[in-house]
Amino acid sequence: MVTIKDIAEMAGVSRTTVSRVLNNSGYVSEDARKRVEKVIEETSYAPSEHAKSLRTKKTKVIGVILPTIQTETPSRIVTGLGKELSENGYQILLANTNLDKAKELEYLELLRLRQVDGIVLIATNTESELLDKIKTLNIPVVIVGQEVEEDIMYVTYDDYHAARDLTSLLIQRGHSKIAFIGVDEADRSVGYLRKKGFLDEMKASGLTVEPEWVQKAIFNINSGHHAMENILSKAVDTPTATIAVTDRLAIGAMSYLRENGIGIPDQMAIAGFGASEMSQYLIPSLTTIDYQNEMAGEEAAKQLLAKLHSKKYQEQIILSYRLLVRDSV
Amino acid sequence: MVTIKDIAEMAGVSRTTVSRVLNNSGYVSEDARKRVEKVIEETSYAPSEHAKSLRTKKTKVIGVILPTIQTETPSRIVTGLGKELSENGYQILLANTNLDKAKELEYLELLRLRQVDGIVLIATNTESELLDKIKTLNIPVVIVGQEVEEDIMYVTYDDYHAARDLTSLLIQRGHSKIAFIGVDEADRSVGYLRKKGFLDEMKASGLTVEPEWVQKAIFNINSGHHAMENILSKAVDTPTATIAVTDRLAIGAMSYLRENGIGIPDQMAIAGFGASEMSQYLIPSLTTIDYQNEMAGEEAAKQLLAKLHSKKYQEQIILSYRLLVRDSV
DNA sequence: CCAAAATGTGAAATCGATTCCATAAAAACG
DNA sequence: CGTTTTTATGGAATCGATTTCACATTTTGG
Repeated sequence: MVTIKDIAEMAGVSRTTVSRVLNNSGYVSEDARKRVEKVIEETSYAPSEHAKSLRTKKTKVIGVILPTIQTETPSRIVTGLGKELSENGYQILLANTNLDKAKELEYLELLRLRQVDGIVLIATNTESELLDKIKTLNIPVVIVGQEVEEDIMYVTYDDYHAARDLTSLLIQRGHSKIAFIGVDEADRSVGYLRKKGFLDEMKASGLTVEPEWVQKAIFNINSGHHAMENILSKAVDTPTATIAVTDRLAIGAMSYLRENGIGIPDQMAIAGFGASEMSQYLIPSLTTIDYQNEMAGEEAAKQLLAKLHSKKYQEQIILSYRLLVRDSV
Repeated sequence: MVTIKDIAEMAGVSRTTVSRVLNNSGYVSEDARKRVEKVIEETSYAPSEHAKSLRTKKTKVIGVILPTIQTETPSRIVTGLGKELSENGYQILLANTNLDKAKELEYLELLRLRQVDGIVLIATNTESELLDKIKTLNIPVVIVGQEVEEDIMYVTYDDYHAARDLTSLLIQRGHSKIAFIGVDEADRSVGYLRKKGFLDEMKASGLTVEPEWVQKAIFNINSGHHAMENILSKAVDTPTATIAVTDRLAIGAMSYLRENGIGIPDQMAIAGFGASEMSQYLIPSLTTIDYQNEMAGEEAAKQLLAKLHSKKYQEQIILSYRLLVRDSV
């Protein structure tokens, strides 16, 4: 391997001068600079990142912790992150928890050891153990997808109002009996806020929600299927519309309806969240909320980069959303 | 930051001895070991990866280059990779080309500079420029999804026979006029081999294929939609079945059929490749090929790890597949 | 009991960069 | 012209680990 020492010798200067050329710092004569640059060019030399990191304590690596890479939301966020980061010479060290909550903590520690310059956490919970750990890290962290207390950076979505809007749409379309397929409320954004938006909007419109209409599912298609089955078998008063907190849950619900010959949207309207790619190709196409996840990734990257370069940038970002009204309602 | 020097001082030994404890190497007395371990425990010290890498030339990082993170195949591969690698203490440095072929070369170089221990390339082409670059790297590289010349490691799928089997299934079901939605043949696995399997099986069964039945698409749902439109509008003799080289293309084709009131599978049978999660929830459920991408990722990781530890492991792997026969044929 | 082998330890070199500091030559200034 | 200031350069320390080597002590074996 060719090192800075070799370059220095070949160009007839000291390592210091080579370093100056490399980093564009300090004084260096036009003559010396040219000789060094020529040698660098000829040898296709590139400085060792490790030696650099050891000395400067900067790695140009951002750690990304995500629950799974196999659903669209995190994938889109990572795409957005990747774009913004790579433009600025940063790379992504990936840590996939496979939905194992304990691993979030573990990976935070691992990334600290790797001395990443910053961390993006695509979070599924906001437990205090996690937040405490983040604060002790001494590394800039951005949380994506959850709103947290003031002194941690985050970028999230306006889940509450999205849910209210979606509910409001269904009410406008004449529905008064609306079911809800949610997830565990430990996931504040998806579990708690979307449910709260739904309930508040129902209440605001003077509508009641039967307990059997509200189902708790987990994040997969089958769970949506099962939830819809529960709704229809347990409810005394059958609802005419259902909101599912993710498109995948909505898809599961739709498959149950289809299997049982229940017409969508005539006998049961349905709506989801997330604007999955498939949602527009379903029959009928699915009404859903588009959260612009890629932009969330880009914003998170910008927050982190600003922090790393001691520049100002909004540290708490709540992104807006678009309501995609389609044939399922 | 607490360093090895601090630990040495606190435990009353030299840095050398601490290093010995850390790496379980050389002679170290029970007494000294205990003291060092105690101090390490108390300080929650962890050695700097950069200092280590600088000295040992090992980073415990594997670079992964992929065309996109937003489709299921690469996501599953990365999941498989991640599992196997993290179990062995390796981490993933992600490089997303966003389907920009030039970036594959660029990232190979970047990962070399980062001194990753190995590289996994989820490839969409096998051009000689790429292969040449790989050979000059002096880093173990595994290519996933493409078969390449002998002296490069790869793990891929038996695309050719999968395509023949799928074609054979349609022929058995009584179809003799079968259309094909493919992609550019520069992608040898998806573009060339799947097409060749289809054509060979047709020929072997004495069936002819009209030129209009064979469409070339790109990797997105709309392109499948458009290809099906082409097939039906241009063909003089209308086919009764269509094979699409990805599930997404099949989904696009199905949406066109649906829009035009063409029954599936009665008027047009359809089949895809890849066993996307959605494929089983489509109406009708889609017949497809399951490639077990996660396992491919795991195998690639095993190949790489074996190479890194100078152990023997099969360097060219062609994984089998399962034919999922469902309602769309 | 003495030589050889095994065990235990630390000083110092090393990896490949950056950066502090000293020094010298050239340019600017009064 | 003598004194600052600016420009240019390199020596050496440093970052935090591993590893080579030398040396001392203990154990083993004939």
